[in-house]
Order: sequence, then C-alpha cells, then structure tokens
Amino acid sequence: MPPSKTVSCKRAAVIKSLAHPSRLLIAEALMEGEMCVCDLKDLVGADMSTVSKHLSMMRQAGVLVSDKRGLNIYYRLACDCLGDFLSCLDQLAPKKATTKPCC
Amino acid sequence: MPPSKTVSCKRAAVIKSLAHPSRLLIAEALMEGEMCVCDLKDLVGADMSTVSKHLSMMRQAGVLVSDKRGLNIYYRLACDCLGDFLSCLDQLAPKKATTKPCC
DNA sequence: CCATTATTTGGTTATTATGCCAAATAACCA
DNA sequence: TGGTTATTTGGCATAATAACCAAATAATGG
Repeated sequence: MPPSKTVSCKRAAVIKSLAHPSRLLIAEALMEGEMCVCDLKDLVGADMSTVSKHLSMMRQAGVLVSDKRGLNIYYRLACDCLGDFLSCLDQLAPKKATTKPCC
Repeated sequence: MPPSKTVSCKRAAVIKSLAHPSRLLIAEALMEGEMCVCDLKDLVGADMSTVSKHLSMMRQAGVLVSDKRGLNIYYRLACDCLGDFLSCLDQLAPKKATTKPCC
C-alpha cells in the first residue's frame, strides 16, 4: 500500500526543493563539494537575492546544510543519493512536446 | 563541473512531475503495480479531471507509461529508482517551520 | 566607529500551477 | 444505433512561484 498522504506531502516538499532548473544546478554543483553563495550566484547567473532564496528553500527542506566562515556562507549537500537518482532519470524518455524555454 | 543548464533544466522538469503531494502519492502507489485512473482518483481523493491532468504531466515527463485496455487506462512507473531515492530523502532533517497545510 | 563585503529579507509584479466544472472522446454492450 | 462508463480536454478563478530591486543584517578591517 502507498504511504500516507502526510508522508507523501513531506517528501514532495523535499523533492520540490530540487524541482527548479537553478536549484537543481546548484545541487549538482554541490555534488562536487561545498560552495559559497557568491560562487553559486556566478554559476546560476541570477541576482544574488534570488540565489539566496533558492538556497534558503533547499536548506529549509533539509537538502542543504550551511556553514558560516568569515564573511562567507558555504553550502553543501546533506545527502549523497542525488547522483544515482539523476542517472536513473536520464534514462527516461520524455515526450517531445516538453519544449520549455530553458531546456 | 556541473552539467549544462540545459541538462539541469530537462532533469528539473522530470523532478517537477514528482514534486507535488498528489503526484508523488500516485507514483508511490504505482511502485506496487499498475493502476487505472479511477483507482488513482479514489486514492488521491480529487476530481478525476484533476488526477488525469497530473497523470498526463507525469507521462509527458517520461515518469509514467500508460496502457489502454478496454474502457480503462492503466498507468505504471517507467523507472524503478524511486524507492531508493525516497528512502534516502526520508533520512534528511527538514527545518521545523515547513508546516504546509497538507503535511 | 565607519566602511566594505557577503548574505538575507521585504516588497512588488509577472508568470505559472492547481483544481473544479462542463463538455468532448472513446470503448463497450444491449 | 443509443446508452453507459472511463478518461481527457477546455476554460476559468484562485493560489503559489520566481525574479528583481532596495534595504537590512552580519562579519571584518582600518
């Protein structure tokens, strides 16, 4: 039987924190090690406040952990299962019409 | 180095198709075998048209496959890596304030 | 203390997602 | 053919997101 709606909802909130192009890009970058907000801002190419809000959401969800050292705040992944999952998803065959502007 | 923005965007679209309480509940239920729309409607407890649109989105993303037999359309998962990923996510510690109405 | 750098927060606006109802399709059976 | 059941589609109202700018906070060094 499937899990309760409560469990699904909690899990969905975590997944949602990865379900955005910029946020996923951040998570993918952090698979290789911690980075500070300014580095991630350059990577994503958005306003720093925008990046900060993405990071805040991911930390809230439990996907990221942060660590302040001096003026910088370093973020890193809280789990190591992302790589396997993404490899698996890459094998799926989405329907063609999914032509989002960013992809 | 992280993957290109294009790759991240494509992956994010797939992840987004799982990033909703009802859609994740559907995916979790389908881990145990295929189900028709009417069964999923009962499971989710929403209007059938709403469920149908969720299913359509997941199929578009490549996460689900459908199969029409008689009057019913049966859906099933297109990948088998969801269980491991969810188990991993369940070990994360989200911050308390994430008190969404549904969770 | 003041200036500087790094980050977060607040506010606003535009875009996107969600959910329901009603109507359209599709398959089956009498 | 006409009726019934299962599913999808279109349309619309409402809610949730995302991005930017400007202002606030925090740590450091002079």
